[in-house]
Amino acid sequence: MTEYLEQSLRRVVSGLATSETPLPDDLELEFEQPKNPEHGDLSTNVAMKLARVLRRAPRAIAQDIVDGLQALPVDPLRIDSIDVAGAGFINFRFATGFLQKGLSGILAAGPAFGHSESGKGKRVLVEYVSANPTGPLTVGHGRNAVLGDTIANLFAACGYDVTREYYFNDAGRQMRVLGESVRARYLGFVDPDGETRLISSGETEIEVPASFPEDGYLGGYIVDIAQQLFEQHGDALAADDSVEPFQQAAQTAIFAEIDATLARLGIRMDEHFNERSLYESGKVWETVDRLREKGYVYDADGAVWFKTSELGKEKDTVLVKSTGEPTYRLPDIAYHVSKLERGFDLAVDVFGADHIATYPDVLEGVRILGFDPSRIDVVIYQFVTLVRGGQPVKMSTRKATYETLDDLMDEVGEDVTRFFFLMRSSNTHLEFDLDLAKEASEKNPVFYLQYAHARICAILRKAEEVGFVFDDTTDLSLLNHETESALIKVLLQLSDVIGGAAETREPHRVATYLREVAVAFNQFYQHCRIIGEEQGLATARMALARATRTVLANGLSVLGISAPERM
RNA sequence: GCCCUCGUAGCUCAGGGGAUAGAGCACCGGUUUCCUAAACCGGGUGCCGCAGGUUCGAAUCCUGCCGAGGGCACCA
Repeated sequence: MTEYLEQSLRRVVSGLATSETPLPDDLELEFEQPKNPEHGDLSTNVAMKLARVLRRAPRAIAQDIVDGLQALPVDPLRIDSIDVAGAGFINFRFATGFLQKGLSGILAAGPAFGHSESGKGKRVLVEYVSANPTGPLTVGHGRNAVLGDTIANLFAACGYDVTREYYFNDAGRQMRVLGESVRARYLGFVDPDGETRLISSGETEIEVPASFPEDGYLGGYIVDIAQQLFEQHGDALAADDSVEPFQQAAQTAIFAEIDATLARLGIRMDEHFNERSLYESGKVWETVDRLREKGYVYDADGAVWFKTSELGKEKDTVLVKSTGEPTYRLPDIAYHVSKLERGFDLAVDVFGADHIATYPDVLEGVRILGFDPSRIDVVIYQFVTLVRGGQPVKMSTRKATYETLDDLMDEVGEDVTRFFFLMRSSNTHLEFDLDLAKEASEKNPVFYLQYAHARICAILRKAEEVGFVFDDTTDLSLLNHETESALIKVLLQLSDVIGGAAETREPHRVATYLREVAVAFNQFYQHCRIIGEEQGLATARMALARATRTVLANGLSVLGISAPERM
């Protein structure tokens, strides 16, 4: 609709230009949905924008435009009325025929309704989760995972070829400490009377074997892994000093657990990219050499430095430590170059706010190496606070108070978990109210959406029971109740909402929109009966209910939330 | 000190140049012989953090200040 109006409007507006008052070349014709329904279905502010250029009163310009549009004329099957209002707005009201056509379009498209081809032929890589396998996923990882997964869904709905990638590093210090922690625990099983010591963990102290690393991992899962190794191998692993088998076992076990946690959320990654491969392929050192060729790298104090001070930062940044070991920035640059070299048109990263400082360096590196940094986009999300009884829940990584994503899902369920992570803009701090989340009632926004869907399914079941006949000759023009046309108008916005959410990487727009759909449906449901009305009207309303179910189901599907048929 | 994000109703948050600033929760009241009442309807005196600026028009953009969170390592 907006495309059609834009064409007509552009023709009329270009006729307003005179030699003394030419129109700006970059004049954008904007349409918006007025907040107040009395102002019509679409509105444009061109007349006000042109007032300065044309040196005329906005309302007079608006009137000329309206006259021009009506002289064209504008398709009466799509547009019912065009008015000048307020300071110079031009308001359009849709013809009912347009709404009926849109409604049949929803039913015809079915599960594909709301999807588009706008990203067809483009490949996008969405990198998310990317937690190193050192322990179970936390609530913070949960927001990352759900956000990234839904952004990937949004791209897929827009026709992009999407790859979901998990980046990890099993070669660093973290993983070595993990292996050492497991080994120490294992030795504790081999020699239960061996020496121990106490490590303080928050307010408590935990007893660990003497060989346990100072900054080792204290979680109970480490003990489980060690115990399993002991049961399988006895003391056979104790002879060797190598931590390798312990690290391997831990990594395998933890990855299995992470995959299981993600699977509960309906998340399946396409690729796992190991940072180590960037070393094995020589990409890391190649990146240093290429940056050096470009003149952005120098040696000092035994380390290799990146001249970030020439790129708007206060200080230069170390790429390779004097020990010869790279800092994480270097493989990060190599990794992002690899994303673009693999042929992705767009690479989206999902990062917690604590990583906010790292990516400008990566973008600069990528740019210097000759790639367009606008092909990399970073979504930053702020931290999550769990709230119970009005009090924040302490989430210590060391103390096992309330930290894992699995615990959260056990308490509130998978659908609620996903929805709560998605219902707020990612760049605001998220307050996760456990009391509200657990409440299986009207207060819980997830249930409100799911209930609307289930309710429609109930109507359709009932219709079948009473032997309702769906005939093909549905006369949608019978849908002229206020709540009916309001509902249709909302339903027709799904494509725009999904497209906009994909473009801005803002899944919460879909969540906000689905509530509007459910509200509009409930209002319709309240005023209009379906079963029991005369056949023609009942069939038309049934069509409207089915279209609503389609929109709710498709929207929830993008969010990765189930659309139950009964509740 | 510097950088990023945020500051909107009692609480949690939408809205991010446009017409009278919205929703949920909480609180008060009402609606069911009828397809799911997990619903619907009614009830709001908000310096849109503060002060300037840009604009025909600012909650929205710019600058400064105040407040909250996060980041500023040869840690990841």
